[in-house]
Amino acid sequence: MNDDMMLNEKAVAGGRSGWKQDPAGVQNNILAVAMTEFAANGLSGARIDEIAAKTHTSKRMIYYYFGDKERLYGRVLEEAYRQVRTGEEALELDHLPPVEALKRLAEFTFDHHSRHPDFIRLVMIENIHHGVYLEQSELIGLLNVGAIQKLEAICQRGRADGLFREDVSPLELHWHISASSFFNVSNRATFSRIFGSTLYTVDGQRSLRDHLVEMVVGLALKPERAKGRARGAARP
Amino acid sequence: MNDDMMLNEKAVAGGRSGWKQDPAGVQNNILAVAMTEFAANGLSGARIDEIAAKTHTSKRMIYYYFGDKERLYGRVLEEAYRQVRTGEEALELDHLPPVEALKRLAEFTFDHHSRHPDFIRLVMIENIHHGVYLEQSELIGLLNVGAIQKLEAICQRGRADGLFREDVSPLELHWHISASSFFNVSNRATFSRIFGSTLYTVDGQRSLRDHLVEMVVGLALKPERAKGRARGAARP
Amino acid sequence: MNDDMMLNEKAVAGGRSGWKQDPAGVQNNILAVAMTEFAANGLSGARIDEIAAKTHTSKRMIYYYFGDKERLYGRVLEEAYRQVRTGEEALELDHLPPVEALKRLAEFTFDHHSRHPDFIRLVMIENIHHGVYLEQSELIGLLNVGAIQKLEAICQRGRADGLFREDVSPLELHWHISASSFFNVSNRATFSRIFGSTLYTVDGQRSLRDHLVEMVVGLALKPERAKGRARGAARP
Amino acid sequence: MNDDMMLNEKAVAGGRSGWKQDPAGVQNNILAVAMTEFAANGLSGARIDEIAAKTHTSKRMIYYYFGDKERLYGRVLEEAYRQVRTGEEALELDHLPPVEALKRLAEFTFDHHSRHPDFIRLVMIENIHHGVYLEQSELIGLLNVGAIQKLEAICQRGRADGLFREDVSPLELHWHISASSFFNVSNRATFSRIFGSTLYTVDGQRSLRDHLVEMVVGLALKPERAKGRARGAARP
DNA sequence: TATGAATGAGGCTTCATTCAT
DNA sequence: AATGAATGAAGCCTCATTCAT
Repeated sequence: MNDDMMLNEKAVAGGRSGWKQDPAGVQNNILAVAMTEFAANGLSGARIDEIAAKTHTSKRMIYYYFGDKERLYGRVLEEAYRQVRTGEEALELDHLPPVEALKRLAEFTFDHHSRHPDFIRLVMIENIHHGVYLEQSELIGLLNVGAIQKLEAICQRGRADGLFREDVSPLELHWHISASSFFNVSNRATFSRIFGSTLYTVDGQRSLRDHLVEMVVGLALKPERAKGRARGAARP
Repeated sequence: MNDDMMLNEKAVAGGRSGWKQDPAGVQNNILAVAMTEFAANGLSGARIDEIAAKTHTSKRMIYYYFGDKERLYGRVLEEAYRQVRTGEEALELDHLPPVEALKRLAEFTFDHHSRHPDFIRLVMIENIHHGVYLEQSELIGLLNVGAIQKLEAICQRGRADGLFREDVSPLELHWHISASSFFNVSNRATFSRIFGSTLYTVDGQRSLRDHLVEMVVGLALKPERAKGRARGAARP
Repeated sequence: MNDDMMLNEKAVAGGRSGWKQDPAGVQNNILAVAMTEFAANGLSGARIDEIAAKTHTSKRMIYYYFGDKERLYGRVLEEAYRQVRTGEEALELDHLPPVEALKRLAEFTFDHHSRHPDFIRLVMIENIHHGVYLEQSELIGLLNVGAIQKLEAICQRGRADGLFREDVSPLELHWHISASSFFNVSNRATFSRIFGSTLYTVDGQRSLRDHLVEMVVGLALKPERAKGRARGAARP
Repeated sequence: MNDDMMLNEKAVAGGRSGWKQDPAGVQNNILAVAMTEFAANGLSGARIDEIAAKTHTSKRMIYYYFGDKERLYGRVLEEAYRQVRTGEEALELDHLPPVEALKRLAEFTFDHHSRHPDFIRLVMIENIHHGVYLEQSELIGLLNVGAIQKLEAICQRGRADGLFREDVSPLELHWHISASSFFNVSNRATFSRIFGSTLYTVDGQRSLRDHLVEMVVGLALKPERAKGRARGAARP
């Protein structure tokens, strides 16, 4: 998918040749395993022993490189944000007209979250912890400065064209897109157990995504521009 | 808010006279304390000793009445659903025209979730656990059968009036309303740390809620009915 | 089988009519259940809660009637000895010639033990506890005075007839008969898991019993009387 | 007696210098202590705290090396079988004529059991548990394949010489020898409390053993060979 | 005579972490 | 850079027993 992923694939799988004397490889291996474990079990639920066992190295190395469990978790959280944000960078929207760009961004976000459930779970876990580990990270602050820039550029163009409302901020649009995209992954277990899994079939997911796009575009556009839009021929 | 809350308040606060030989009181007291602890720390993060210490009874009674930590957590989850679902029942929408009723329901849901952060946290935690404890509960299944009925009634009336689209199901409307209402609470920590807290001010929250209502009504209505609607005079 | 058994059957099964106000019935019921539990799990392995749950009455009554776990165990041990010793009384050997009487007694003992595995298990458990509870019981002392009398009578007659050796005591004969009869039940689990269960089939058991009889008679008889005896036409 | 014993002696007593970083020593020390405790108190009666206290290491190490109480018990059982079976190997019977060899084996077994009361108690305890832990052990299966080979060899020679009966299997002979030898230790407490301890004096034990030998030889031999045999000049 | 509620002590086990080499 | 051995603290849970009615 991207080189981060490849790095982790390699780190998890391990090469035939020796792992010894490869500090970066050992650390990446630990991070990849720890990410899976923390995502699966949470901070208090994850076990250092379990992580170590699934690693190509020993428990001692975890402490050697990361200090303690909480700092390992912090590094995993950073790495997760880094992978996901990196995956977003490839998206190129400048050549599209604002409405199409917005649609494209919303769709991509919905799909991108769907493809990264472990990241979603880590963010859920971090929210359970009131975001204190995220706050301690300088890296995540840096990573996220660019997270909303695409949307700001789209809005700027949309407003310049007289199409977009002035009273709906890029931040709020981002919030609405994120809310649905995140909830779609984060609450799948409880929602589907209570209401069945029709919304989590291929058709159900497409419907949710299309309607999300429709709503977001409807929200961004000025009212007189909105009638009849965003329906029907939305996708080529 | 409702009598469950009052009951728990009493249970937490403790009565004037003897607590002995009051099984229901003891159980409610344990449940109330455990709900706070599980919501704050998760299933593995919560400590039975901590729960017991904040109780008016002893650790031993937790096991006497609830068996073990997981079953206590399961009962807490049930109780949380029960309280929230009970709090929804009071909402009376039948006298309102469909569009107003839908707006009212969306607003209420947004606010209701906002008022029950511990419930939201418990649902987050339960999703981390893949919903296995929710599945084991028969009570939650019963509680949720009515969770979507109000919306179905609204849609039925809206469609009968020729106002609502046929291709947007009540379940999907529920999903969209839930997604925003839930995310608003669940991801407040990470979102505000990354993007600032403007959306979590009073004005920011009102804006999010109003736009949610606008989007949901826009999604529900047929296109020809939608132009210019759901904006402006939405709230008295 | 005998009235003790019938009593216990009744005690375990419980009648349709009320158990209240029947102290003896309640106590017998407790004893019967406790015997099963102690035999199955040992003194430390048995659970008062478990015993109470399988009873027609409550845990409180166990303490009311028996004081504590150890005294209940003591009473169970007594009851077990009483039932088994009572079951032996019916055996009538005086009309048989000494050798036949001895054979009859050995056979009976082998079969009787086989029919009372719970008694065997309780004696095993008591031996694990170095017999301290048995020692505390006055009743068991009384019960066992008659346990060897039949054998003493047989030996007396056998010696008077000039058939039996003088240097093999009735007590030692009893010991040898008991050893095989007891071991047959007590070590069935380990023996059959190690060496297979051929000796625990119907044929295997008959063979063991017949050979036991043969050995015991061979031991009791004077050498010159023994040749060719105890083989072949042993049983009519 | 054998090096296992010596090893354990050393393990129990502790060496002069450092115990740290001696995994095998730590494990043997734990096993030796645990064997004593389990033999004395049974599986549920033994206390991990008590075992740990009598060890040169800590409770934590018990779990480090053995996992939990049941697996420790399983390992103790294996070790007990191993020690006893190892102690039997030294017995050399091939140079003796069959009858003498059989006598020698029976005597040895009687004495060997008598010298290993803890092994007997562990087997009793295991039978109380229906042999489930023995079944889980692969080692014990291996150890016991050779347990009966000496006897089979003797019988083969005895039959080849025309001395031994064909219808008494080596397995059954083993059973009879084991029954008496085992019962002699396992039921000493109850038997001596009920019938006095005359059979557990030095003379009593010799008598039991001699008579056991007599009976077993009598059982193995063909009738026409048996007259007057196995009495009198049996032992030099 | 009877019962459900309550309990203190102690049991087994697990955890993140550090030590010795 | 790396490892298996070791550990103290604390976690969850169970037990026989007693209390209040």
